[in-house]
Amino acid sequence: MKNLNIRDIAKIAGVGVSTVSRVINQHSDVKEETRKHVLEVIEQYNYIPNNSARNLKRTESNHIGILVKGMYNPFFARMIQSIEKKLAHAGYSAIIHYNIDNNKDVDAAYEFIMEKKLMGVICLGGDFDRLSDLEIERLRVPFILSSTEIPEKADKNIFSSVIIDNEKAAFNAVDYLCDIGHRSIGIISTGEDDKSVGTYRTEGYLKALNKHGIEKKDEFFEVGAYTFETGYEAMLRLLEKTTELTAVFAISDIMAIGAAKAIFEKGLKIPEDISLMGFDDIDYAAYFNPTLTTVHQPVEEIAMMTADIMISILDEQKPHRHVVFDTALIQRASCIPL
Amino acid sequence: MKNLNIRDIAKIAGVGVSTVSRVINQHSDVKEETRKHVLEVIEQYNYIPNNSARNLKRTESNHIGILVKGMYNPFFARMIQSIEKKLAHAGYSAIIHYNIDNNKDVDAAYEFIMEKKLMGVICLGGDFDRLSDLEIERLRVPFILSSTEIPEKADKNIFSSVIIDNEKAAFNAVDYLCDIGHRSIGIISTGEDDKSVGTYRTEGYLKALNKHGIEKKDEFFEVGAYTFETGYEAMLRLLEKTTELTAVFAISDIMAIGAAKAIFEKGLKIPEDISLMGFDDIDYAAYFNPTLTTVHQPVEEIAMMTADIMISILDEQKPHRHVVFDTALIQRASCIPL
DNA sequence: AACGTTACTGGTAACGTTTCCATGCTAATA
DNA sequence: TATTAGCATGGAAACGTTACCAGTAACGTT
Repeated sequence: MKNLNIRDIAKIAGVGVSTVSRVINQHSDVKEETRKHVLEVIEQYNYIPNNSARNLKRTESNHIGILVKGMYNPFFARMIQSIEKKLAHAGYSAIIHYNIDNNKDVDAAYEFIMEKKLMGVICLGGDFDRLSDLEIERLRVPFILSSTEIPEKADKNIFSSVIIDNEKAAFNAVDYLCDIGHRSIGIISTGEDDKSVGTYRTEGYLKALNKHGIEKKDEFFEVGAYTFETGYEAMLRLLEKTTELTAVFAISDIMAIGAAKAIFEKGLKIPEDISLMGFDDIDYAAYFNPTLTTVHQPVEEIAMMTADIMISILDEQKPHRHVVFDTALIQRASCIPL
Repeated sequence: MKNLNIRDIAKIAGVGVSTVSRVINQHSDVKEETRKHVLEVIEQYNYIPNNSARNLKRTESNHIGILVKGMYNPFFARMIQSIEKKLAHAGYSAIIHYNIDNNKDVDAAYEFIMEKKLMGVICLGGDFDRLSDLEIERLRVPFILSSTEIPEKADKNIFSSVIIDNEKAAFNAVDYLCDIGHRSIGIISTGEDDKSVGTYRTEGYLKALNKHGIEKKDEFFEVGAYTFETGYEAMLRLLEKTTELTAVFAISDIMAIGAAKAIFEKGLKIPEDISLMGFDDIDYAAYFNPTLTTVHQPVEEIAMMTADIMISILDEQKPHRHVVFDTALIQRASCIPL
C-alpha cells in the first residue's frame, strides 16, 4: 500500500490534479462544493502532500533556519523552544544548527540556506559586527538577529533585530552595585575577539564606574565563555589576583553561578563577603542559593517577537523591524549593601 | 544570476549529468580524473545540489526527527545538541519538535514523519508504555527510544533503545541514603498517569526502603513535573505534611533544586537538616550550593549512542539495538550521614 | 579474429508537486 | 441574440535530481 499522491486523490475525487492542488493551497478560486468534496477525500485517505515536491516546485521550503552560537546556554535553549513552537503554529518548521563557527557566520548561514532552501534565518547570539550589507543581501531571505548586538553601519532595512540595550542594562546593574556602596567591583566578561553583547555589557560596567568616580582596575577584569566552567575559572583567577573585591558582575547567569562555586571554595560567603550580580535571569537564577540578583531579559517576549517578525515578513511581506526590549534589575539575595 | 543546477555544471564540466550526480553522491565508478575535474567546477561555481529535488527523487529526505517530551529540561537540551552535532556530521539534519502531546505520541510522530519524509525518529523522554508493535511498524522508519522506559511487550526487533536502568539507579540512590542512616526519606516523583521513568524510579525507592525494613508512608510521597517550580511546590507540600523527613529523593535534579528552595525558605539547612538527592547529574548539580549529590547519567554517551544507532541503521542497514548505560552515584555535599 | 569483461559515461524517464494556459460554462451586457 | 466577462476546471510543462539502461572504449582471453 504505497503512498497516495495528488494524482490518486484527483482520480478518486473525480477532479483534476490542479483542483486538488488548489484546494491544498487554499486558493480562493474553487467552488465551495468541490472544495469540500476534495477535502473529504483527502481526509478519508489520509493523504499528506509530499513536502519535497512542493518545495522543489516552489523552489522554496517551509523551513526556517535557526543558527545558535552558545552551546549550552539555557537562555538560548529556552528561546529556541518558544520560537519553534510559534513557527510550527504558523506552518513553518525550524531547522536548528548549533555551534556555528563565529569566524564565518555568514558563510555558514549562506551554505545552510542554499542547501536547505530555507525561507528565513534567525541568528541567536553570536558576533555580527563585521557583517556587511552585501553579505546580508546575498542571503536573499529574511534575516533576523536576536539576542545579540547589531552591526552599527548596516542598512536597517535589510534585516530585523530583537535585542535589549546591553550597555544600559549592564550600566544599571553596576550603578546599583555602586549605589549600595560597592567600589571594588570585579567583572567576568568575554574576550576581545568576541565583539558581541559582552563588549557592550563591559562598556556599561565601565560607564557606571565612571559615573561614580571609580577608577577601572585591570586586575578586576576577567573573561569567560558563557559556561559554568569558564565562569568558575575566571573567578578563581580574580580571587588570585586581588582580595579587594566586594562585588562581582558576571555578564551571564551561567558564569555567575560558576563564579559562585569558586567563591565558596575559597571559604567566602555570598553575599556577606562578596556580592554577586548575574545577567539574563534564567530560571535557575531564582532557585540558586543564594537567589541570584540579576538583569532580567524577557526571554519569552523576545522569542515571540522574533518568530512574529519572521512570520509577518514571510506571510504578509511586512518590512523589517527593529525592536528593543526593556530589561529589569531583579533584586534577590546575592547582592547586599556594603 | 540564477542558481546553477546539475545540468549547468555538467555542461560546464563537459560531462553528462549522471556523471556529475555520481560525483556528488560519491559513487565509486567514476574515473579519478573526471571526478576531480567535476569537483573543481562544482567548487568554482559554488554549486550546491538542491535538497528538495534529491529528496523527491529518493523519495526520502536526509532529515531525522527528534521528538522531545520535557520542555525545559537541560538534560534534554544537552542531549539534543550532541545528537544534532553527530547527525550533522554524518550528513543528516535534525528537525526538532518539542512538546509532543503525550496522549497521541505516535500519531504526532506519524504525521511528522509523513509530512517531512523523515528518515528516522528519535524520541527523547516521554511515555511509551501503551505503544504497540503495530503502531511502530506503521511508522516504517527506524525508531529509537532514548532516555525513557521501553514498552515491555513490544517486539525488540522493530525499534532501538538507549536507556539506563532507572529502577536500579534509584534503588542505589535510596539504598545509599538508608546506609548512611536515613529512615524518613521523602520522594518527589511524577504522577501515575505518566508511566515513564518516574514510575520506575519510584519503584527503586520502594525496593530500597523495603530492603532496609522501612515502611513506606504516603505522606512522604509527592509529585512534580520535571520543573523547578513543581519541585518547589511538591517540597512545600511535603514540608506541610510532615516534619519527620531527614532526607528527600527527587527523581530529577531540576526538581531537587526546586525542592531546595522550599527547604531554604522554611529556614532549614541542606544537608544539616535535610539531605537532598537528585537524579540526572545535569551541569547545575555540580554548581549548586550545596553541590548536589545525585545519580549520574552519562548524557554524552547516551546521546552519541543514540545518534550512532540511527546512523548505523540508516547507512549500514544494521539491526536494531538496545543498550543500557550504567549510572553512578555522585556523592557531593547535599547528603550527609544522620 | 572474435569474443567477453571491465570501467566509464551519457541519455532519459521518473519522483509529486505547482502554475500557466486553454477550455467550457454561466451570467451579464449591449 | 450575439458578445463579453468571469468563474471553475483540467491538461501538461516545468522544478532539479537520481537511477536505470544502453553504449563505448580498452583490454585480456580463447
